[in-house]
Amino acid sequence: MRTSQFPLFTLKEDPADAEIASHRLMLRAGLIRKLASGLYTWLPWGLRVLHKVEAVVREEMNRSGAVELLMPSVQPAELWQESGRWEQYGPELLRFHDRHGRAFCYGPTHEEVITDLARHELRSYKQLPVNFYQIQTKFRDEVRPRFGVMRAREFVMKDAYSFHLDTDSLAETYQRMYDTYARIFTRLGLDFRAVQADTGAIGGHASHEFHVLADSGEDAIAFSDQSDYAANVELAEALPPEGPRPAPTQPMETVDTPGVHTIEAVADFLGIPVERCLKTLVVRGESDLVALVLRGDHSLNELKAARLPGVRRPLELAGEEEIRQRLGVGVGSLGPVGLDLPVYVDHAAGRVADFCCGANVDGQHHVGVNWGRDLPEPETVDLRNVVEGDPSPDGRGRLKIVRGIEVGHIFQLGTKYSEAMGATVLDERGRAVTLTMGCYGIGVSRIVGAAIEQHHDERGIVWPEPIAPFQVAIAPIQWGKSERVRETAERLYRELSEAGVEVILDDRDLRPGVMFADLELVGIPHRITVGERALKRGVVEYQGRRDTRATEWTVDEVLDRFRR
RNA sequence: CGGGGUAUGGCGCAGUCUGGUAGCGCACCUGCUUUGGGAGCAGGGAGUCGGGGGUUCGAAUCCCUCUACCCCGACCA
Repeated sequence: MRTSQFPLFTLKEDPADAEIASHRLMLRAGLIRKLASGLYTWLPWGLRVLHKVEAVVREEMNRSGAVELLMPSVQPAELWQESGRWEQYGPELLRFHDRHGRAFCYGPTHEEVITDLARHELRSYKQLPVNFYQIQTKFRDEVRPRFGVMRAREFVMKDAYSFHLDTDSLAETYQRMYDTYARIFTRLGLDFRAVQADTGAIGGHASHEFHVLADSGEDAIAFSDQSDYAANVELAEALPPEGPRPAPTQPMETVDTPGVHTIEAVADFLGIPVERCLKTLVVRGESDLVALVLRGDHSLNELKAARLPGVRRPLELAGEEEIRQRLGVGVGSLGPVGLDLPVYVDHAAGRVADFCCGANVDGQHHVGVNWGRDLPEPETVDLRNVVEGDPSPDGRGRLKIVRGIEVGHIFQLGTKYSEAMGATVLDERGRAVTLTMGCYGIGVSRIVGAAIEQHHDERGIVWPEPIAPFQVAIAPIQWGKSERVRETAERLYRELSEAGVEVILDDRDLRPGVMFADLELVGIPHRITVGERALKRGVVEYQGRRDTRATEWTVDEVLDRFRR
């Protein structure tokens, strides 16, 4: 390709509304353009990258034995009503009607459609196991699309669905998908980690997420420094602290804390460390409100809280008004002492002695409070998010916490959809058996953003070679003036192209600085500069994207090097 | 959905408080000169100030209203 024919839409200045590196660079390098919130056009250079990611995914899926098909993105409401998700899914599901008034949705995922296919086409255990996949556009009406292609409303996903006679067969395919995903992300040149995950709205049993490690990631993942334990923080268990609780040393007293509400403010005001202040959160329960008590420096894990008996799912924090009406006190002065609500106490909070907490009277706190003396000994539960340094739940090592971008997620679904939709096959004895399912997703378009998050510098993108839009850029200097430059550049272009190298020739006749800046911004891994200065000595210059200076090679050396 | 913010040539912004009929940088077009790290000079095109309503002799500027977008929190590939 030539830049004159395959135009580069680069931007000299940063777009105002792009916050993170990948979003900024994708706009500046001319990979994408925004059409509306969460909707992006893939420009030619961006599409090349997207296609490369797809190609790797497709190759590895095929290698794993999965079979590609393509389902419609528009789906009839009936299927979703059958699975029960028409009601469950919420406003993220984009719903609409056709001209006949029939209800449809734009597919955010395809369990219903594939299960419908399976119940029609799969008749016998002899057809199992089978794993169908597609690479296709999804739409999820995200509350808050952001970070460009990382959380777009319309995005490209690879989704796969496997069907089995039993859970052993599912476990086998699940493991194969796990290994396949690891191969895919390795081949894409990404630093990633597989972690145990929550099954969320999709439902099912075992589940792993694959995260590309990046500080800008929206997820926190916890892993042990001494074992292979790794889990999404929302799932990681916080073990009860070791050792007994210290003995009380202070009497309980009540102090005035006028206008002091937040835990930090209370700790600061009373001169007590945050870890010795307990905070009381109030959530909605099935009948009454429910109180959750945590150490001041810990944060509530909403998934864990929502699993507690009597707590409403999904978790909803009670409103300020609601609390005042029920308890006669504002949220800033709540505490477990004499609290007239069901109370759950976090393990760590149950091990604090001489603590401070709200007095359930506006503007007052208790200090020197002790469990078992000033209030009943609590039965503690796991309520909080783990923090760095917590013991690993598998008992080996301590947890470290890093941020990740979720690019893949695999689930052992079980029979959630096949049962609701009546998808069965006959087994050896002619009995109808409900299909057991697995599903496996990869955020193909998100990978492009994630790769940039991990691979960029102050000059622009630094593509991992397997997904670079082009491998080699030829940068001729004085293209319009020097016949020798043109001839050499053309020869390199021709011979490299014939050798199957993806090469872009910059024939825009630009000043060198502009050309170099563009080629670095778009992140081409290898650049060959052709200029009179070097040609006089019979050489051209090679510079890798990460190199700080060029080395001189003859044209033949260049050709040898890239022809392999 | 709650909180905060923005909306002015293609992009990035100033002008808004203190109404007087729109400006800067980049990009773009033409010409000349230049050509190894985002060139210089000269000339030029392009906006009616997010939409609607109002106040006023006069509105980008004041008031009302709607919309879009961005950022921070709960969901997900």
